[in-house]
Amino acid sequence: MKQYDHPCVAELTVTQILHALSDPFRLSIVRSLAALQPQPCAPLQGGRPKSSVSHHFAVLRAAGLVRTEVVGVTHMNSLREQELNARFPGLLAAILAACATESSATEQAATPSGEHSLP
Amino acid sequence: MKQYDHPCVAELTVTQILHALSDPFRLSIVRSLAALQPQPCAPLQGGRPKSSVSHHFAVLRAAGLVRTEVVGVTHMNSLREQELNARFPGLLAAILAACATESSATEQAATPSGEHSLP
DNA sequence: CCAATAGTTCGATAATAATGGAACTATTGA
DNA sequence: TCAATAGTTCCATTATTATCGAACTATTGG
Repeated sequence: MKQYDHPCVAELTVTQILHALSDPFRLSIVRSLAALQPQPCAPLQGGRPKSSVSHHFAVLRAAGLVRTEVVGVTHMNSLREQELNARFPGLLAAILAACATESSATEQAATPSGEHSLP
Repeated sequence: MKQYDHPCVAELTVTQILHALSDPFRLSIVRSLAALQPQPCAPLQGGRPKSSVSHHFAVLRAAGLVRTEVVGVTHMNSLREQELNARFPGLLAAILAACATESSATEQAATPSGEHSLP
């Protein structure tokens, strides 16, 4: 039963976290996890090859954002919200809120009238 | 009198902002500006060649974080705090707070007993 | 035990970004 | 007008990241 290394909270750095979240795909993973937790990797692939997805998850783990637990044949991912919040209060929340702001603005631009945009 | 292009707030993206701040040098520039505003580039160079500094300022401007005004022979930089906050409330503040947390933790590690660490 | 599933690791290639020297621009003070 | 100052722009080089196929690992169900 292989498990993963997760850095402890004291080791996390702001730049590493910001870098991890500065990639649109990784940010979308984190957003999905914030909405539904835990989740395996598969539903978050978005058409990418598995090796690429695996790489991005590794970056997120190294930054301390995501914890991956091996559960049977799937790897369950969750955000390290409490820990992150203990170390950098409000940081993750502010970033997620900013994403929400941004995407609702885009929706408005793309949906001028009464359409609704949930896919 | 040459001036700079600054993207308008509506154009700013979260990933661009996070990427801009994921570089330690750029983050230190932003931190300095948050403490003292406006400032020319020169005092923030930190021993780097001017072309490099100029590049990093361009990234910060493109991300919408910094505004540069030409004032005589110097270029005065300031944070676009209000605008940024209007677009992504609390984002910049949370990131700056996280930096403060991080650096105070490092100070504690480096200063075990009663020393004080202001240089 | 075998096949299927879910993901990782490796290795090569391509894309992005950082670095720094040299030449250039704009502004001011002498 | 000339020299000095403060940055920028251009360019080449290097370093970091991302991408993706192929081979590999661990776990489970049959």
